[in-house]
This record gives sequence, structure tokens and C-alpha cells, in this order.
Amino acid sequence: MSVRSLCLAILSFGEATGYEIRKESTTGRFSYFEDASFGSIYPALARLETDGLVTVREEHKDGKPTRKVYAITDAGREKFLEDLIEPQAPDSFKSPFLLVALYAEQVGPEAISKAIENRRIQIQNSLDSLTIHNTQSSHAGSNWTREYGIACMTFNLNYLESHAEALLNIARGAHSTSPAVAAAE
Amino acid sequence: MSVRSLCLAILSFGEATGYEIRKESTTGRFSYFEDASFGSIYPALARLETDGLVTVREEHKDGKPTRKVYAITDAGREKFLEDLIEPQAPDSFKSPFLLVALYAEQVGPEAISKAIENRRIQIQNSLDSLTIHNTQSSHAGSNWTREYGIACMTFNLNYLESHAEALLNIARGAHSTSPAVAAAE
DNA sequence: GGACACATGTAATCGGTTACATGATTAC
DNA sequence: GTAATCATGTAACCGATTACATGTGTCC
Repeated sequence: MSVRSLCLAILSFGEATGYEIRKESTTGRFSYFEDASFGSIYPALARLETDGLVTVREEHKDGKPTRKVYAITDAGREKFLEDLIEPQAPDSFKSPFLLVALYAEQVGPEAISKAIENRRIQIQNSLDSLTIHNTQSSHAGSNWTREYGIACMTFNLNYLESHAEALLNIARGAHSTSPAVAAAE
Repeated sequence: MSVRSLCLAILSFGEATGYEIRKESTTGRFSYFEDASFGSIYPALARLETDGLVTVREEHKDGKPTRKVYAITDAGREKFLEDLIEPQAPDSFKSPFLLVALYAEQVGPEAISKAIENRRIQIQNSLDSLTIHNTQSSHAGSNWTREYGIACMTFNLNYLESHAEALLNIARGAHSTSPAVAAAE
């Protein structure tokens, strides 16, 4: 999914500024589709406008910086649905945590312990932002996907907590940190 | 994670050619870390060699194309562990499937039905390649991560199957495909 | 007085993909 | 005979990140 499509996806829920689109993409409902930075969003919006897929309106409020509020057009909606339906790329799960876990014996118990804790906090944060922010909205698709996300993350967290000790033992197994143990071998 | 690190990660399990590294990265144990293409792997290996992090050995077998077998050096191992321990990027789950689901009402029941089926097959395939290929290896880290992957994917598959109907109903709700229903409204 | 949220944009750079170029072997 | 697998590599291109540049309002 490109930043272009991401903008259309977010705008199809309502008007937004570049700044807001970025926030939606890093936290909130769109976090599991794409992360985008300002450097990619602003040029993308500009191009979408010249292509007639979105419109802009400048908002001047006294004392506040000028906002450029974008809105999707009919052509934009059509283009977005096209992109959506065409052959789906497979879902992907990229896990730096599992990579560290794979090398548990090499990195040792301290690093593993830190990695597990980081991962726990990550999942907890995602979970919090999914639960707190809108328990039951009127949009059915949002509810379904949110519940899916919550279910998977909750499972993930429980699994991690109940198997953390096993991973720590693997890390402790080969990589002795204590000189006494090393001497005894 | 860069392709460079990916190569070191795979080579730290044993020698391999560029071709084999690519296979490992798209299927098998390393599939949830990074996908890499030839166009990035070969240059990465060349640079790793000039940096002294890997060594090459050319294998000429009669009738077979020349293979360049790469092996990691001590400096390579060190560098890899360094990269591994330093502040972890968060895990990310990118889901084109959930994106379609979010717009269930717009895309309609046929597209949703197809998307669900695709996703089911995807999960099943990943699950198969994790279970079949090495039930219990001697490497503890591999076992732990494999079991983690299997657990999460199994949960995912079950959840998907038990909530597919609800999603289909959302898709049917707004987007009536039958003219009779449309007329009755 | 400083940090943080709001707000937009550009330029240098980089990492990676795609397509191209080549060629042998094996299985159907 | 043709498709698939093995095998390596380059060049054009592209999309996105990072850092830079600028400025206001608000809260502590």
C-alpha cells in the first residue's frame, strides 16, 4: 500500500489535513496498514490534488497556522475502491522481537529480558489505544477490524507472558553470565 | 532490518549462497523478518565481503552453474549481535486484508468473500510451512519462535473462521447485490 | 524560559524493487 | 519443446526517510 492510497483511505472517512493523516497512520485505526512521514504525505497530497482525486481548502484561523484541509472527490473514491479490490498483497508480520528470540542463546538473558519487556509494553500500548479510544462506534467495518486486532493482540500478550520464562531459560542455558558457573564447567 | 543484517542472520546458521538466502527470506524460518530480492541480496553480500564480515568460496561442479558459497566471519558475528541488541524497532503487522475488511460496506460481499478466502489460504500455507518442515529441531531458539508463530497463526485462523460470517453480513448490509432487495427498500 | 503540539514544506540521500541479461539442468 | 529450478549479476527507477527550514500557541 502506497502513501497515496493511505491518504485516500483516511480521507474517505472525512476531511483531514496532512498533519492529521500522519497521526492517523502512526496511531489509531490505520496503524496496521502503513506508517507514513511528512516527507511522503505532503508530496502525495499535492499529487492527488493535481490528479483530481482530492480537493483542498485553506483554513485561516486568527492566531493559528494555516491549515490545508483535504477532501476526497468521487473520482478519488472510485480509484481507492479499485486499488482495494485488485489482487491483495499478503499480510505480513515483521518481528524484530522474534529475531532476537531466535538468537536467545547468543544474546544472553539480560538482553532477552529487556526485549520481552519492550515487546510487552508495545502490545499493551497498541491494545490500550484500540480499547480506550472508541468502544463501539457506529461504523461496522471499524468495529470488526478493531475487535480482530484486540483479539489477536490479547492472545499475543497472554502467550508472551506464559512463555517468557521458557525463552529466558534458553538464553540462560548457553550464555552464562556468572564467572562461577563458567569456572565450574 | 536491512538486507545486510538479514544475510548475516542467515549465515550465522551456516554457509549459504545468495540464491539460498533469498529462499530462506521468502519462505521458512526468516519469513517474518524481511523479504529480500536478488537485486538487494547480491550487492549486500559483495559489500559484506569487502567489509570482511563474510568470506566467499566458489564451487565449480561439472554441469552445474558456479555457486558462490558465503560464510560468516567472527567480525560478522560480532557486528550482527551488536545490531541485534541495540534498540529494537517495534514489531509491525501490515494487513491488506484488514484494510479491505474496514471498507466491507463499500466493496460488497463478493469481494469480502474472496478476501477472506485468500487470507484463510495464506494463513494455512504459512502454518503448513512452519509445522511440516521441522517439528522439533535441536535449536532451542528456533523451536521457541516457531511455536510462537504457530500459536499466533492458529489463533488467527480460528478467529477468522468464526467471525467471517459477521464480516460478510456487514458487507451485505449496505451493498445489496440483489435488485429485489434494493427495490424493497 | 522551555518543551510540546500544531502546521507545512523541500532536498539530499538511501534502500530496495523491477526489469534486464545470461545460461545450464531436470522433469513433464 | 517447454516450463521450472538453480544460479549470478547490473542498471534504471522509485518511493520513502531523514534532516533541514520556519513559525505560532499553549501549558508547565
